Amino acid sequence: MSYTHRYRLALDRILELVVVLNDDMTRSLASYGLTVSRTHLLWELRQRGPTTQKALADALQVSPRTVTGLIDGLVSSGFVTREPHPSDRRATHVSFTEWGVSIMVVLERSHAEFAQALFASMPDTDFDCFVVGLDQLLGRLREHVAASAEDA
Amino acid sequence: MSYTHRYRLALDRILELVVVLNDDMTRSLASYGLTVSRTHLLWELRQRGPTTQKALADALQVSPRTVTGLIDGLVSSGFVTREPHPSDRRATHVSFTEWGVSIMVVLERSHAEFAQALFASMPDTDFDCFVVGLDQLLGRLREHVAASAEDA
DNA sequence: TATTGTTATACTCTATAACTATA
DNA sequence: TATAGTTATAGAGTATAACAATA
Repeated sequence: MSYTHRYRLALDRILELVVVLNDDMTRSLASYGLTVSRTHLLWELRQRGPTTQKALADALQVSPRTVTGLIDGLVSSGFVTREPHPSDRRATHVSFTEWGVSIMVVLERSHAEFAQALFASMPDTDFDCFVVGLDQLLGRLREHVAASAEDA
Repeated sequence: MSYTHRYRLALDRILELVVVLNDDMTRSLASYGLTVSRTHLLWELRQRGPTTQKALADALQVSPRTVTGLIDGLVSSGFVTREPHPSDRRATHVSFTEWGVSIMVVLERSHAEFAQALFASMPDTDFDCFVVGLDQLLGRLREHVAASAEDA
């Protein structure tokens, strides 16, 4: 079998991985009352600490309007709060509730356990080599995205 | 650095791959007037040949109502047609238009070129080893999904 | 009675544009 | 004049439930 053909099969398997991984995350997060998009926002908030909606919109590369919707949902479900920004009265200060922090801790733990479940049974040499390939792949993909962005 | 830690980093990189790949596909398909979901449907239709909406709903693991919406879009944009089913008057026969087929040919070619761009620069031994890891990963992931499904 | 696909309704994510309050 | 966030509006994907036509 030619490498050209094997490249295509490998890409197909990666796309399958994307689908299965996405479904699994969606289902698993739903059990916490979360969606993938809202969890991305929580993740950013976790990295930065309390911040403005504008900063979150930039970080997630999404419109300010979209952040309004995501935060609306997260406030209703009790993960975060909106408070007046201490120094800029136009802006909103978004912070975790105690409940929100406790869920993030659970998610981080379950993330680590998931990684363990996926890789722990893999022989070390296979894992090392897989990571090398993965890094190369991400590099090529970024080049590809950059090249397509130039065309547009 | 512990393997436990390295597993987490590898998972993070895979999740990053998922995001970048999804964005790239979304952007690239948009230039053909397609979305990811509609393209999944076209892909299934390509594998099976003309078929019913029910069959497509089962294949995509999505509700019949969702297929109605996807086909509505694909009919408006001229990729497929709805015709009476030859033997079952309840059902709809979904087929490609000529235009739809011609776009599928272009997409298949661009898919193969994409695979080439991602992998061709990788040394053969790295590629082979990456594929081994990828297969193991998909296997573990499927086990994980099956196990979570049992809980629910 | 069961199946196919639709209408009705609702929720989420996404966007742009117009607007308010503030800087 | 520029910025932060909202309301208004719209399109896409998803779901369930009720219903029509047909099997």
